[in-house]
Amino acid sequence: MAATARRAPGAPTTRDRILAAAAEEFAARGFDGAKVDRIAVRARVNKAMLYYHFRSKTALYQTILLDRFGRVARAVEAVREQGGSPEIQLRRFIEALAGTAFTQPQFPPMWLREIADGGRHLAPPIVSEMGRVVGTLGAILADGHAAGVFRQVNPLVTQVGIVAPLLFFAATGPVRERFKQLVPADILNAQGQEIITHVVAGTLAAVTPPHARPSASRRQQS
Amino acid sequence: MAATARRAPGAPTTRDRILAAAAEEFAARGFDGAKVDRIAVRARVNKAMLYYHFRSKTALYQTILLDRFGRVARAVEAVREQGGSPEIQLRRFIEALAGTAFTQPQFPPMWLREIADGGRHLAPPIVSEMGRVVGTLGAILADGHAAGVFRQVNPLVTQVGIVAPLLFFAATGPVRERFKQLVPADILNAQGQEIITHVVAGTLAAVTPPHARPSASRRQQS
DNA sequence: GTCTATATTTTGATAGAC
DNA sequence: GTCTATCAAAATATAGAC
Repeated sequence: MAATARRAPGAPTTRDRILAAAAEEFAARGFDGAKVDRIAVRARVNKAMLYYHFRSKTALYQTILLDRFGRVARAVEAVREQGGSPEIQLRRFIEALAGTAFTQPQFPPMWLREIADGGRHLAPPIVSEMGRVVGTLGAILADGHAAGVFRQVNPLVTQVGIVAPLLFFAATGPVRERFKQLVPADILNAQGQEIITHVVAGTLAAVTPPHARPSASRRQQS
Repeated sequence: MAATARRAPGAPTTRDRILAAAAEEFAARGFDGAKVDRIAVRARVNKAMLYYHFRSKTALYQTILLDRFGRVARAVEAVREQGGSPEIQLRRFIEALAGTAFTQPQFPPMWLREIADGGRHLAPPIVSEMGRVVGTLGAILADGHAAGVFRQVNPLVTQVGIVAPLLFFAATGPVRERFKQLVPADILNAQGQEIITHVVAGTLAAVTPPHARPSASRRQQS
């Protein structure tokens, strides 16, 4: 044991500090823009320590990606296990995705970058986690179609219609902050809830078959 | 004159070749991932030539960004000049954006990356071009609201709901191609038209006030 | 306008002591 | 597990001839 500084109980381990610092750096700068030196400084360790815990910059990056996509996958699968009508599940699916996007700020930019990169860093286990997300939505849509409440839609198109606005909105937080003086404040102050409402409304409208559109009982005029 | 190779009439200039090569490299790898050497090779010039035409890697990147955002801005402003009802203009706005995204494949990944980067490379003139896009949509929405056919919506939220899915879908082309063996072919074969239809339907539903929802004349049952 | 050769800095990664 | 010192490759940029 000797003179080694002992970690306080409950305090994050060195490995955890590295992971946290790396997530911020990768999210803010992307894989190529992220610098190992900066990650080490942020984590208050030296580079050698970082390479003791992770084989390479790539391995570190993929560890984080896998963790984050795993969380999303678990979040949406929990929605399905919770049951309920297809409409309810679809709504909760969107909310779960939004929840992840807003509570884990590093995730949206990372996802956007991976898309732009053509999946260059997406190792098979990570792709598998993404598949669980799309698969969950596909199952909800299939249920709805079988029950006659959804028309037959392409799950990929629906998925994009849901995920893209949420990621985009969450990721543009910093940009909106940066250019706030150029745009009327009330417009910029759009809250997360507004985009969720928008996506829910848009998605439901796109998957609802014509014969199930809003009924006359809700209409006010001819 | 001497022994200098003369450019064939109509053939792209050296500068143009550099710009084209750089656009591909930046789109595929991002600013930090893009390498000046690779751009030079792709453009069939040497590095010194590249630095003769452009002050720096950053200057080259921003030249391309400004050009691309300028094209989008002109495309959507043309929609507005064309006139028509707010609904028509909104639809054409979406189609114009989609057209740009699909015909200029480098643009969607570049836009996604800039979002993820928090606008680190967005010089004021580029921001100004983006403003023209949002401004155009804002005007269409305001017209519609004044005419009573749209409810009052946050233009930024609507903008995100339109732009994000289109960019995302266009940018995921390569990823979908890459993992085509993991997903049923018919799902992957979603065409651009499907996402446009989805976005149009979703957006119109989100901006349409309750009293103007699909009328009973279109409904088939109680 | 174009090329070769090179300067300079940054960066991912490691050796080896403690 | 942790640190100092350092290597080797890569990458941006430029000098200077033609």
